[in-house]
Amino acid sequence: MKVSNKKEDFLQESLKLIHEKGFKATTMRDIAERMNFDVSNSYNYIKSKHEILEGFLFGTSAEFHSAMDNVLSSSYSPDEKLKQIISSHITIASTKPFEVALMVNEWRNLKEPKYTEYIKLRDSYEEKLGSLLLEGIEMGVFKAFDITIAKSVILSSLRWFYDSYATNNPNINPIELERQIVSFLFKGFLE
Amino acid sequence: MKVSNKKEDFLQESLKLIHEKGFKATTMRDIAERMNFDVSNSYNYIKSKHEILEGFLFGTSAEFHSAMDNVLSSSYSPDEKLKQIISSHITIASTKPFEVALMVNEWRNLKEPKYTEYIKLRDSYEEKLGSLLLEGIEMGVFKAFDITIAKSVILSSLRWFYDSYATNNPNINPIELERQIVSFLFKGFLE
DNA sequence: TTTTTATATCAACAATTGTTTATGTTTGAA
DNA sequence: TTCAAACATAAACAATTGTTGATATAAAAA
Repeated sequence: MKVSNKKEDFLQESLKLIHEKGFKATTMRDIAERMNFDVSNSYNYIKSKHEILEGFLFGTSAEFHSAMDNVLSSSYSPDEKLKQIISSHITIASTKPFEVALMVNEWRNLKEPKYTEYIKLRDSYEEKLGSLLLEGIEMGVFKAFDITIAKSVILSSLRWFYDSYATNNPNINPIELERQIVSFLFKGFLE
Repeated sequence: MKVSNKKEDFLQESLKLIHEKGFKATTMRDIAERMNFDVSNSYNYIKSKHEILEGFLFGTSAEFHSAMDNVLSSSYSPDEKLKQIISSHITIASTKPFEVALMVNEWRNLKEPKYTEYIKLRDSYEEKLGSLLLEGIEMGVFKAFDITIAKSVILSSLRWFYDSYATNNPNINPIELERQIVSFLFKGFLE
């Protein structure tokens, strides 16, 4: 069993650099410099620059989908399911903040056909959440809000805290974060 | 009084192109092609490519600050002030969706010292909101939540709907949008 | 030992980029 | 009519980019 893998090192360093400077602004020479070898050597580990981005985006997307699917196929009630989804968002963002940062900021840099493929995954994820909200509304657990607006509000409420884990700031306690966000979304902040 | 201004046309076309392709992916030749003139002619209207981005970002930022300052210095109660802030976000996003899109997606492309300057404006805006939340909590109008988390949840809840106005989609009715978002944030969506 | 496999460098490529310089034309005001 | 401002092009620049090919060495497997 390997203790360290040079390709994995290369990808992790790429990930951090792309997070710091953005995908377009990060050059292959930048990455190679951090790895202390020549640019050309990078191509012993990857086929192209875009392959790096695609790997992370589709990999992390699959994690989100997997978590969502597990929750939806459980026997929890809609509000409990929503709690679970919030929880899995926080778990993924706190353990893989750089990967999530790429999902939030760099997906526009995908090239066709990967771009369209990725959009479809995103839409599919949103639809899954939409179906849960609809179910909750029909069961009288959630208020009868516009599904599209509700979906967007919930997802954007979950799209910011990766940053706290990507920086060296004093991290937000994930447990407390979950408690507060659930409370916010469920009951609002009016006293 | 001028009916049409060529520089303004140039900037608007730049704005749309940057929104479509991203700042880095948009070349000066792309913009010139849309204007049906040569690249070099662009430099009769602007000093540099970055000047375009800076103009829109700082201009729209000033609008947000202005709206925020007017609200804060009014005699409304904290919850009414928050409603006003939400309202002004929707107004700006629905009338200037491309400018807001640039604020959301392209601020990372600013160069120093504009970059740091912009971050300061952003932080200052967040602090203004934070002070309002604190005031509301102390007055017992808002629940005693973590200010940092509350700030982030509120602002990210307001950071998605520009997209509906930037595309040709059937637009979301701004009045109804405001009603739903206020209801969400104030009372949550648990029945 | 022999032979892959992993790791590395050097040199060069074709294309693209933002920007400048020099120069020309059109237009509207004086 | 004169003249300056606005509007336009052609040509070139220096730098940067992702990627390839040829080649070399070190490590691991056979």
